[in-house]
Amino acid sequence: MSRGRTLADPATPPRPAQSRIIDAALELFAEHGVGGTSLQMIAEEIGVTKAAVYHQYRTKAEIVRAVADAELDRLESVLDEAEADAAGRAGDAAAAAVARVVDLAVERRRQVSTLLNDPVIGRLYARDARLLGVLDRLDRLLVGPGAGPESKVATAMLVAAISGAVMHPLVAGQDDDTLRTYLVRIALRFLDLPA
Amino acid sequence: MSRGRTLADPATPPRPAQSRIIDAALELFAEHGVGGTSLQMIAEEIGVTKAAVYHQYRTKAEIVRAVADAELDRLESVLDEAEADAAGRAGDAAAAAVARVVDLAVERRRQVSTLLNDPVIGRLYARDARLLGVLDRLDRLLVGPGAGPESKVATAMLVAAISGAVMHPLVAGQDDDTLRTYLVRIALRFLDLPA
DNA sequence: GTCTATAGACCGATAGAC
DNA sequence: GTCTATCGGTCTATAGAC
Repeated sequence: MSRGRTLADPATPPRPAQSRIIDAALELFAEHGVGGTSLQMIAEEIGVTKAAVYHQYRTKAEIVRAVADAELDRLESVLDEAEADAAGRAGDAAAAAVARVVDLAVERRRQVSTLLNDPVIGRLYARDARLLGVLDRLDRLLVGPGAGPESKVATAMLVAAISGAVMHPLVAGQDDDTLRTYLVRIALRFLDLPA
Repeated sequence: MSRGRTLADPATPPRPAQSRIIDAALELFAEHGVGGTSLQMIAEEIGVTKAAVYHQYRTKAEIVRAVADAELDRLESVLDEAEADAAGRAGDAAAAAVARVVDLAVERRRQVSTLLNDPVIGRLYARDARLLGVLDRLDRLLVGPGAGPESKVATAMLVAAISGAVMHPLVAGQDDDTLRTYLVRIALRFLDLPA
């Protein structure tokens, strides 16, 4: 068995090129929108040429997919953590989920909201099974076994409220800690949970 | 005094060309984002050539400004109406404002949310005095004299929730009346007001 | 106020050398 | 995996006729 650089080697990430591309793309999508971001801009951001980017992704649409999928991965990880947090204590699952989702949104203020509301990505994911599955899972975490069609709308609104508020001009001046505290408190009140 | 077509003649609007441009642009911005919308698309939407559009607005940036300003006009009018509605009865101002803002958002589902969250427009208006003034006014209408940093976060969440929900796939199937009713109920819960 | 025509830059995407 | 070079097409914006 060879000892050199392999796919499983943790010291050297398997695909630095691809993750550098999606990191740069995410930043630029958030700044200029998907439609306003060119492959040229992405390539320049990471210091290579367009052709090098095309070596990793065959089309711009594939890059958009990869960026959005990576963000979905983050949301799924956060839900995993929330479930682990509240393992066994059913009542705490909702509070843990709220705290984790708020953390994620505040930590990534600049990227999250624009990405979530971009019309290109919106159309791409409106009927995406994985996104709908993650939202369902969040819905069950928040309202427990009583989840139904109405609570799904409320969950969608809460997600929109949190992700939209972190970039809103009204809260532009707030530091992260203060914003986190307010968001969690208001979200819990919205869900009729004890603060 | 001549009796023909004048600027004040209500039968023939003074500048149909400009309003047709911003109407078309608003629709296309909402569908493809600002960066994904070209002057060619706007011109085709209203059945003229690019040059005709450039005769009205010298740059694309001017069109973006005009579209966003027109939307701000709408929000200001709605706040005017809400204040008139609740004149003298201080407690009703918030409920009137919620109802009016929800009406505006539902009536213009397709346009409002994307426009509000577009990164290009966001950066253009993040520090715009008029926008911040309108949002502060909304904040005071909603929470009265107790407005502070936390209520601003709540107001931001409410605006984001309403504008995000009206375009959300989970809500896309709802008819306008049902959506209005549900949004008002949820909004009042956000604000801790009696339904 | 609308048109045709065009300039010059940039777009997404590909070919082929190293 | 990165490069140079290039394709055909679209972009913003302008010039000038009607």
